[in-house]
Amino acid sequence: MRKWWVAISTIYEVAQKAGVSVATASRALNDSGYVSRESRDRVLAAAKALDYHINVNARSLTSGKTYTIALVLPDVTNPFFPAVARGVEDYASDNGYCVILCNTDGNARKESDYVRMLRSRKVDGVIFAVSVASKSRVSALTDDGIAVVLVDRDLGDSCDIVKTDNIAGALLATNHLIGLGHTSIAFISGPMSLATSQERFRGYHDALVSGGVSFDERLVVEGDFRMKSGYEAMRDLLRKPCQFTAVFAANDLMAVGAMTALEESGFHVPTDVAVMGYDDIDIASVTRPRLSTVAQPKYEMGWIAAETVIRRMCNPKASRMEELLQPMLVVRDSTVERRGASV
Amino acid sequence: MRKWWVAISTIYEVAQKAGVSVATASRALNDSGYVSRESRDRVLAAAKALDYHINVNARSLTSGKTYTIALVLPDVTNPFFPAVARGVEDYASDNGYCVILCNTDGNARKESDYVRMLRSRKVDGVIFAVSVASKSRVSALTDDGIAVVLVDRDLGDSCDIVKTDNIAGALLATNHLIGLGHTSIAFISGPMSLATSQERFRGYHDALVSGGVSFDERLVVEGDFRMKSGYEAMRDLLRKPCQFTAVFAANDLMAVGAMTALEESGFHVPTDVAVMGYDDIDIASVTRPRLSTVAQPKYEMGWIAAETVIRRMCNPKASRMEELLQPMLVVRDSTVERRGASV
DNA sequence: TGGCAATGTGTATGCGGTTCCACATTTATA
DNA sequence: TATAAATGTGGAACCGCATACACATTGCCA
Repeated sequence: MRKWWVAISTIYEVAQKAGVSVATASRALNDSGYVSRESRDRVLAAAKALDYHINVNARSLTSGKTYTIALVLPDVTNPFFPAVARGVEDYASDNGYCVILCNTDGNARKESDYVRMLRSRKVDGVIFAVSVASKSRVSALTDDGIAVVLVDRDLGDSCDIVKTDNIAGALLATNHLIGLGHTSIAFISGPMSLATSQERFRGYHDALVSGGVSFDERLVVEGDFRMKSGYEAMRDLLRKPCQFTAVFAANDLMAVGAMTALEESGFHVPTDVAVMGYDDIDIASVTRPRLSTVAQPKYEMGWIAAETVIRRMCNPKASRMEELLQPMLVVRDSTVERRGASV
Repeated sequence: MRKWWVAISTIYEVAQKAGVSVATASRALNDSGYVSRESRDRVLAAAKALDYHINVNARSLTSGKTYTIALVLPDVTNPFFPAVARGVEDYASDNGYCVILCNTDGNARKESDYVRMLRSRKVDGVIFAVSVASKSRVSALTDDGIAVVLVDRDLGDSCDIVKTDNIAGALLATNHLIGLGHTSIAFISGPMSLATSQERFRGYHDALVSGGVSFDERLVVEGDFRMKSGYEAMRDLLRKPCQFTAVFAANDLMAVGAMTALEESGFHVPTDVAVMGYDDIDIASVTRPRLSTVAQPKYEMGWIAAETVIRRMCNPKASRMEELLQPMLVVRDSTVERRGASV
């Protein structure tokens, strides 16, 4: 039902004003099929005069395309995601798509609700930063012919994915620490249920053994990627009898939390203990000391994810695409050569 | 054109499987009008069996509602916005709406492009963090019967708005500094073309005069709300012959930039010069010293903006709504009592 | 000059729903 | 028991657009 208090014009009115049929108007507007120069001009003029804007919902009905993609992530408020979102949005809007934002809080229930909603909205694709293992939700989408690409968080080989090489990143970080002379390196991991976390741990572990540094299980504690958990993880570490001169946190937020805990306990970063983060979020460059970290190309991840999902729509039968981006070591002030005794 | 390789069921198929007409199926599915208990059950069962999901685009065609709102802002990557985006999304999704994200970069051209796009998509409402004076764009939307509410950035009395009291906030900040004994307080403003910036300047200015502190024009320099501009503004300030013991930056990003410049020039924050920010973004609590600032209720702004825009849709003729939230002083480590001589 | 391809245009149909309305049944009321 | 009201149901129109198809008209070539 049209809103009676406003006058939005339809293609019928445009056609009428231009003195042609809707078919011709449609062709002129879409620049498709045969239209005489004269007709086209008159339709375009009429459209402009009436301030005509197509109703894309109506178009979607016939075309089957909505030119909409969804970005489903745990929380935009997590400083890792805005850049990803921006990358997605930039590529999408450049290509005529718009993006729907969905925050799941890593909550399976919310994820399911969004999946249902996105199916009803007939979005063309979804970029999914899954937080819980949710193959069934992904396949609900793909079964409807919706293109899905995962960002950052892997989920087996079920669908396209763009991520950075977490193992390589953790290797980079750990080797940096080893290169600095550290031989007791603690690790604050993310939730071990996430492939991302497992891979970073793997990189940490492998760097240790290949660097001839012994791995001490007591030196790894699990966090949840939030600042507070980094803080608490460090308090745990400090309470243990074992010693370390460096700590590698699986993300920057936890690294900052760890730095705070260290400071509160009277330790000096980086001389007493070096700390290394992961992600290179904005915060990393303004802490004191400035945080050494490994940068993920966040914007590019989003951008490429959007590119991938759009490519997938055009070619549903293509083989699985996997884009593995390379992380980059960013050395700042929170990591220096080992000096003092272990703490 | 249906995608031939997938089987998405329609209400016709549901009706057929349930052995009723589409009209009845529709009523059963929407719980509207008269439907016998038996029919309803059979329709619901058929829907479930077929994994039926309504096509909301088709529904929009008749109902004229898309249950979609757009959030148009300069850049999600600006740490101020993710929280408001989250607020918007939370309220919206709780009420059955989904939100489209648009980044304009404060670029009039992009704004116009998005406005056109949103008109074509027939969104029900848009939440607009305008960056350039763009009354014409706003009225293009409202003329189409689209509800518009401004967040943060004002634009005269053209439409609904939710913002925080910038004058009050700047008063809070400046009075805090004055209360600490500072009598030469520099000000790094935002772009003076924005009402937001003007208001914060106004609060700064008014606090000065009412606090019996003389206002020195040379002590205010204009930035662009980015960190780098805060850095450069401070360099400017340092180069001038005038002296100051405190600086109030119109947002946290610029405050951090200013702190960096100060530090580089050998000044100690807060003892040599106190620095005060605005916004209370995440970064503010992890700088060293931790930044004193005035907090805006960002999440609430988004949440209330969504509430307001939805209310407006239901009641297009209601009188203008203006929601003025109160900012809050957050004192951390970057501001202390004046001690040394002016710099 | 005939015939065929290239152009241009309009009618009608369908996309997937909702809803008005006409038509049955029941049920309640006088 | 006659009648009115409540309850169920389906046919068909319509939302705004795209497009298949039929039907002109024109241009070109043999």
